[in-house]
Formats: sequence, structure tokens, C-alpha cells
Amino acid sequence: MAGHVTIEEKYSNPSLNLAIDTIRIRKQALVFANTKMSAERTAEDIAQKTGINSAELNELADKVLKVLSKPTRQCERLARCIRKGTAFHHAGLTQKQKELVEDSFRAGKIRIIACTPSLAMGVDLPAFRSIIRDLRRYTRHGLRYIPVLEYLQMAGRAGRPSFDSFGEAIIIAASEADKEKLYRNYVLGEPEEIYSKLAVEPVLRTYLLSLIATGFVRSKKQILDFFSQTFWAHQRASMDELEIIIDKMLGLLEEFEFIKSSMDEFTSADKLDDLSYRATTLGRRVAELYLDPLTAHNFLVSIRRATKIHILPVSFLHMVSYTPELRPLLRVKMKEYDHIQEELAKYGEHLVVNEPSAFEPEYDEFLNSVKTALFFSDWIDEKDEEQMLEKFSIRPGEIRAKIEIADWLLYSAAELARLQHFRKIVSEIAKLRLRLRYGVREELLPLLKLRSIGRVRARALYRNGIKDIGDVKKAPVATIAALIKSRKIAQDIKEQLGQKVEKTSRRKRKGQKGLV
DNA sequence: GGACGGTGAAACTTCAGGTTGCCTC
DNA sequence: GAAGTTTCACCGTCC
Repeated sequence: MAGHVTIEEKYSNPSLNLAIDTIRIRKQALVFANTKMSAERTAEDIAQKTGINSAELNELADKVLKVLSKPTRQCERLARCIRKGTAFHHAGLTQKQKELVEDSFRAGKIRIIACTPSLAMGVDLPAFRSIIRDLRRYTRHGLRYIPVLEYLQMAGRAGRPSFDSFGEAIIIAASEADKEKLYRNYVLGEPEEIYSKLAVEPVLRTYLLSLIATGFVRSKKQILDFFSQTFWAHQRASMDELEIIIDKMLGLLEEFEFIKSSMDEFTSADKLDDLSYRATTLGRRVAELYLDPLTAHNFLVSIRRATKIHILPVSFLHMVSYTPELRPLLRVKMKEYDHIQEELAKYGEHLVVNEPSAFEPEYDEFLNSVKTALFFSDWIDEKDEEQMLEKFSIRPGEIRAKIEIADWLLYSAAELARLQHFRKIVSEIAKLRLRLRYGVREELLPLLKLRSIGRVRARALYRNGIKDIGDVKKAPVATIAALIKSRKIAQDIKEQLGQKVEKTSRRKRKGQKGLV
């Protein structure tokens, strides 16, 4: 590090001073914030003081606004920052917006990015300065100091190998006493030991089933041999503990009928408890789907129940919402508590998951899953991103992330239903997946079969009486072109339906699926 | 006297992220 | 713990 550096203290906010100074010396900085909201706020505060203006940035801001069919408040806020040469970056941005921000930072157009740890984790985006505003983060147990490893992740972004001979990682301390402590614990601190994640039961049972399903292990002896060589076992003192856990898992998998045990040629005669294991058809599929066996089992129970009651789309949306895979769920805010409970009362008879009693600890998480299901439900009712932000406090990027996981879970559930020969459920879920991915009501499904037609264009056609493929065939190209605001795509659609159209296009234009 | 509107302080809430899974309907 | 949001007491104004 380059010894003592003095920064002009123009404002009372240290990270603001540092950011402005970074721009002054014509460098770039990442400012790491604690929460999405504070990342946005930080970017906004800096934006007010940069004094930067450029056509290039305005153009970029316009692009950021056009990412969704209708910009959300978040999009507008980001665009305002970008016009001034700053940006915020967190999981709430759409993929496209993240790319735009990252690329223009690399190109030097955006000077400062205020971000959550999202940027420290995956993206390779070095800057001259890494400004770390707070080394504490809110957890379930209150405000806690983050691990040294995470600090290193953030600090490691400082210095661009091909541009700077060094970089500056700066922690902002609240007081002199704090400064000492932070320096000792973080700058001089030793990174924590890495612990094997295998020991977590969901991971272990998934892995175990997969090993058996692929035939990689057959007997309990082989299973123990295998796990004894893992990092997990390496960190454990006793194999006894390991064996107890594995026995428990094997029992569970057998109870779920994902595996069967038997005595065969692999069973050594002297050890009667050294049984041979193989996966059932169902178990093999669960392993292929990479599903947590417990989730798979819960799905199967729910699917059986679904054959007996009147199901709605929300039934399956809720089923996938109540899984560990979809966590963290949308949280029920205090003010929403009553409302969510009312909704639960309304839909309760259509749910395929057992409702815990209000006194059980998992009840809150259950209500969260109901809220999450309601969010999906609104999405397939064509509510737009701004409405989702308003009603559920969920940002565009988070919507996409949740939908992707839900889609995979629904696919998996449909596969399990198929193996159980519940054909009606398979087709119900297939329809639901399509609706979820496009965010549309059922009536638009026929139109979505066409390439380049997503929620927005399909709705535009439908609103004007073009409701299915037959209507599309009958309608003149010009009508379609006017409705979807693209001549090129209108022609392409006609061609998809085998109808000849004379080419009138002079310019090339890229068609896009109307999703985020 | 009462309804209304504006203001500011106090009380109350909320708070990061992401890996692969599957198949292309 | 800090920042954003809501609530509420208080005050002045108007009818």
C-alpha cells in the first residue's frame, strides 16, 4: 500500500469524499455497501456531486430504461445515476442492466459503482479503489462482522493489473478505536478455515442418492469408503459420527422408496449388515433431476394429494414455494400479516402442502411461502415489474431468479408425476410452467408458440382480437406489424406459419423474446 | 369549535447473494 | 446499527 494519503474532506460522508477524489484523479472505484437500498442511496449521493455530463452516458441511461417494457422506479433511479457517471449494482437489477453497468465500468464510462457483495463474489471487475463502508452485515442474529474471507473478496477488487501498478482497498472506520480493531482483525486478519458443505444434510442425501443411482457405490462398505476420503470426513475426528449420519440417510432414502437394499453377491457373508443398495426408477430420476430427496418426497406426497382435490395454479406455485430450494422466500411484513392469512384462508383448501399450526416455529416460513406463491400468482396474471416492486418489494432481477428456480422445480415435479402416471397433473404443470416463464394468463398461451412473441406482443395481439394461430393466419401482415410495432417480426411470424410474404424490409432488426 | 393541513420527532420496520439441477414445451 | 417509513402530537389556519 502507498503509505498515508490525504483526501479532501469536502463533505461529511467519507465514502462520498473518497469517491469524488477518485474521479478527480481520473480513476475508478467500487463502493461496497451493506444493503441494496444503501447501495442505491450511495450511488445517488455521489451522482449529485460528480458534475459529469456526457452524451455517451445519456445514451447508456436510455438503454437501461428500455430493458423492460415499462421501466420500474429502480430503472429510473439507475438511469439518473448513470447520467452522472455512477451506478449501483445488486441482485435486483435485470441481467441486461448488470451487463450494461459492468461493461461501461470496464470501458471507463461509469466511474463509480456502489454495490452489495454481488460484485465481490462472481464478477471480475477490478477498480483502482475498493471502498468498504461497513464490515458488518445484518443477520438473523443481529448485526455481525463479516468473515475475513469476504473482506478479502472485496479488497481484492482493488488494482487493475493491466492499468495500475497498485490498488487501494479502504475500510471506513467509525472511530479511532474502531480503526485499530478493524486493522487488526481484517487487514492483518487470518482468513477463516473452510468447512465442507457436504455435512449439510440436504447436500449429503442428494449426493448419496446420486452415488447409488449411478452405481458408483453399491454396498454400505463402499459408501463409507467413499465418504471417508472426502474433505468432510477429513475434518471430522470420528468415522462413527459419519456412519451414524449415513445410516440415517440410507434409512430415509429407503423409506422414500428411492433406494432398495438387498443381500446379493456384493454382500460379504461375514457382515450381515453390509447390505447392497440400488436405486429405484423413481430414485434414479430424482438423482438425475439433482433434487433434494426430501423435496422430491414432499412433491410426491403433494402430487398424490393433488389428484384428490380441486387444484388451481396457485396449488403448485405454493408447492414449489415451500421448498428449501426456493429460499430465501419473500418475507411477510408485519403490516401484511393479516392480509396473507386471509389469502391463506381463501386458498387453503386448494393447497397441496400440509399447513403447520400457527404455534409451530415453521409457521412464519409457511406464511412466507404463501406470500411467495401469491407473487408468482400475480406474475402469471400479467402484473408488470413495477407492480411487483410496489406490492411485493421484489426487484426485476430477483423476479427472474425466483422464476428460474420455480421453473426447474415445476419441471421436476412434472417428471415425478409422469413416473406415477398422473397425466392430468403433468399437463397442468406444463401449462403452468409456460405461463410462469412468460408471465401470462392462460388465454395467451396459443400465441406464445410463435417465435419472438412474448407477454407484451401476445397481449397486444389478443387485445385486438387476434387470439390464436388461426386469427394470426387470417390477419394481414400490416395489421400484425402495427400491433407489435415491428414489420420484420410480423413477416417472420407469417413465415413461421408457412404463409408467403413479400419481403419489404430494408433494414435488419433483431427480434427478441419479450422477457427480461 | 371543529376540520384540515403541514411539520417534525418518535416509533417502528427492515436489512446480501447465488451454484447447478432439467429440457426447448 | 442505520436508514427508510409510518404514526402521531402539535400548531396554525380557515370556515
